[in-house]
Amino acid sequence: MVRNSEDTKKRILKAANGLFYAEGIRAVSVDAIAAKAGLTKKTLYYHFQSKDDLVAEYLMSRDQPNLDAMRKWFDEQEGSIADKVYAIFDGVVQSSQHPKWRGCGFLRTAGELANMPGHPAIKAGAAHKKRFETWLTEVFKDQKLNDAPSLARQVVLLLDGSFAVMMVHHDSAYIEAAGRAAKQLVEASLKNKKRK
Amino acid sequence: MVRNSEDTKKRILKAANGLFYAEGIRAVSVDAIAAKAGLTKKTLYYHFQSKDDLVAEYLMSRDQPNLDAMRKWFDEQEGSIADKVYAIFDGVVQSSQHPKWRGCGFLRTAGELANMPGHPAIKAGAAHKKRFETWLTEVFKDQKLNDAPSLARQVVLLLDGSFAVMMVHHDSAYIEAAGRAAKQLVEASLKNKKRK
DNA sequence: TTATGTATACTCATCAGTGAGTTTCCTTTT
DNA sequence: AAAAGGAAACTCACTGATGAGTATACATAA
Repeated sequence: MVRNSEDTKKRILKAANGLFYAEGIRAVSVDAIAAKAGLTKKTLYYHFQSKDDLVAEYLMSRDQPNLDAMRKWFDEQEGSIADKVYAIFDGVVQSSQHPKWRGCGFLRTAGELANMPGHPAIKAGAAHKKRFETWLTEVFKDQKLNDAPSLARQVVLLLDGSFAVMMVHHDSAYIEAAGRAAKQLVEASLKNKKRK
Repeated sequence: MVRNSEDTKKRILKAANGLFYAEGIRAVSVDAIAAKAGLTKKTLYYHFQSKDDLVAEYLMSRDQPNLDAMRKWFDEQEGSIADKVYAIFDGVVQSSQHPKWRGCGFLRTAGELANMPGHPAIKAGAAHKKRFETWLTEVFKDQKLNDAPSLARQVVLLLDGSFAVMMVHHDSAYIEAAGRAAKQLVEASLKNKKRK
């Protein structure tokens, strides 16, 4: 028995993470999370106010790691910005091969809780997506692309489009197609810049 | 009391439609649907095998109407193909203004049932999305665009990207941005064709 | 009078959340 | 330095509500 608040909370969050991502929010009971974390429901409720609270913390805990993964794929790719943007999509393709992959947890959660606007989990998802878009905008600005915000937004739409389509088709060719479209849009912007 | 099987089934489906779309699949009980349809649960189970069956029929019933709406927006728009494609996104923008709008029911359902691959509702969603992509491919082929399938796929990704992003941001500017990207890609393809 | 359609009233499982009590550990008092 | 007190971290067993699905019986139209 570990009587360590921080550690216990992390254990609960880890269990919640695994179950919520794999099964969905409403499909997972608090009992199941407590069981997976190896403690009782009452203990779970000692650390979290409610299931909704737990859901929100689950998504907040995914913000940084997800962002880091995207940035890593981008940074480690050699070549032009367009190539680096494509590398993000390629990273998603690789991830999607994993049998446990279930798409974007932020989007799936927001979709499931669409009848609860203002739910803290949806806000967490919005914040995460915004952070990604902002980062990408900065990247494009650093390259002196004059339409950086709108270009970043288009790439975001293609990326989230990949996640959406994958939920129905489970065919990574769609992610690659999105990546090529993104690359094409970035290249068009690069060409436009040089013309100035 | 209406003793008309077809009529009763339609009434149940209509009630299911309203509730599933508004609240989500697992958030809606069979009791609630029966109540909204003005009959008992047993009657509902006389007409549908199970809740899963009802979910699948709900989505199948949305296939044609959704497709028709998209085609209407496209057909009624004057101008180039690029303009007509943009009109689809504009149609979604208009729809999204409605307070009852909750995005794409196919995607939200697929996301919620991501832990049940092969669920008939997901297959219904996949079939619907495929039909739309196929239609768009034909449209582009009719215009003698040489990359019709990949162009159609890119537009699909942007459209579903709009639905996905709207779930978190509720900001129709994203749909417009997707529409502009789609238009740009179609225009690039048109230019490429003329060059041949 | 037999098929079809509908209702009442149930089963049993599971849900989110809690009441009441227990163990552990740290601090303060003696 | 030992005992006492109290807060923090935990468990067991429960509540009341609701979930999907059903057994049985009645009604109506052919």
